[in-house]
Amino acid sequence: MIETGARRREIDEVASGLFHANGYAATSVRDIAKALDIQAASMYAHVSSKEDVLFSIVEAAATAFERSAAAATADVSANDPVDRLAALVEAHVEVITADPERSSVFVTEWRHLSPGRRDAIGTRRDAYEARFRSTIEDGLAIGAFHATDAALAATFLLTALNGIATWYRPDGRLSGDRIADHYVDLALRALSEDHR
Amino acid sequence: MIETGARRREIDEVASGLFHANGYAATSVRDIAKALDIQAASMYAHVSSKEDVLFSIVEAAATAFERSAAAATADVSANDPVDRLAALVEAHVEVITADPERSSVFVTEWRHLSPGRRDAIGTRRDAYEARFRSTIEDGLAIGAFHATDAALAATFLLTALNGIATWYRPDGRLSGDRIADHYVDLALRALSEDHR
DNA sequence: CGACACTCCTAACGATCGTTAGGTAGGAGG
DNA sequence: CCTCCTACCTAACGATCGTTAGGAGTGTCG
Repeated sequence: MIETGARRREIDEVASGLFHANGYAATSVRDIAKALDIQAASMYAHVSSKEDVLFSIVEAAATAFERSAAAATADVSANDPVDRLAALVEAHVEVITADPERSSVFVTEWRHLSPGRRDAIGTRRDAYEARFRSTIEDGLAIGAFHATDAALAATFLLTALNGIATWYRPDGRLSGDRIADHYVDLALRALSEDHR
Repeated sequence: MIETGARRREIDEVASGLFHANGYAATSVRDIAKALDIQAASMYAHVSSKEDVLFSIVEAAATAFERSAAAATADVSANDPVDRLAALVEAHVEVITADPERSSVFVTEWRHLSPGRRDAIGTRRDAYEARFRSTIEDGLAIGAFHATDAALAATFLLTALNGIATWYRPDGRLSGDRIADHYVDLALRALSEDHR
């Protein structure tokens, strides 16, 4: 019985901001309620536990990353590993800059999920990371990428990308698009054999 | 009156492991005490608050990063920006892999410090990041690095490097040295004009 | 009009939090 | 032997935690 009403979405939105700013464990149900101008007990008309709120946020973020990556690589022009990696990087940056708070909660707070839910998200994270890794492996196979450890290179890239969620500010010096451009360039240069 | 006895150091060590595994806010003083086989109240014979323990860990980590970077760039051969960046990356990876728990607490939990201490650490972090940024700027000035946004490139690199603290395991597939080698390579390729 | 769903309230529950007070056992140094 | 110090103990403090129980107001739909 998952509630999807407007108030329920407001809870996720407000909680994302607080979890992002202070962390899940340091944010109380009363903090979230206060931001919504209601009593803590009233939260339980919409959610069944604090962890449910975290899961809902993390779930939505995971889905956003998956959908964005799938859409970016569905493009027929993304058959070339170099183009595909560029598309993956760009898609990842776009998801983060579109909702940095939700994204940073996804990246940093998922360990506070219950074991079952944590495992489920972990599996999806592994599959997502595998998109990057196998793209790098494909590039290595055709000689487009410089010989390296594909798994390590994927981790290098993804941690750099996820870091954006921790420092990005919508009113900052660089727009999401500019960051995406720069990060695509850095990623391709780090890996390509002749990307100049 | 900062205590520096053996027991005090044990507290930092045990607390680093717990803060790394569960986060500062989700770790209780009783958790730390239990890992030391003493009562929670007995902790206060050695520390004056839970936050003191966090600060002590973060402080030590900050000093380790600063010292390692200073030693790496003191080398006369590090006058070339490319060599200097390589030395900075290698030094950073070494500090992390030498004590990943302390490093990850430094990277992820410092926001739970009191405002004054947080600011002090923030200033030191900024200075440390400036080492990377100015090295990149120096490389740009002599044409050794591909034209890019130096501040953004430094952030890209540092977040990728700090990510190591979150996934590195001493008994993992790759040794700290191997990781350092790969990351130096990825960093120089990402930035250099002709690093092949 | 009546039923129902939605949203929020007050009050309170037991658990756990960081921390303090006050005391004791054991070893070191005079 | 006596004193001091270190390291630990039991007991408890007030605060805050996530959560439940039970009720009330409001709007919608038949």
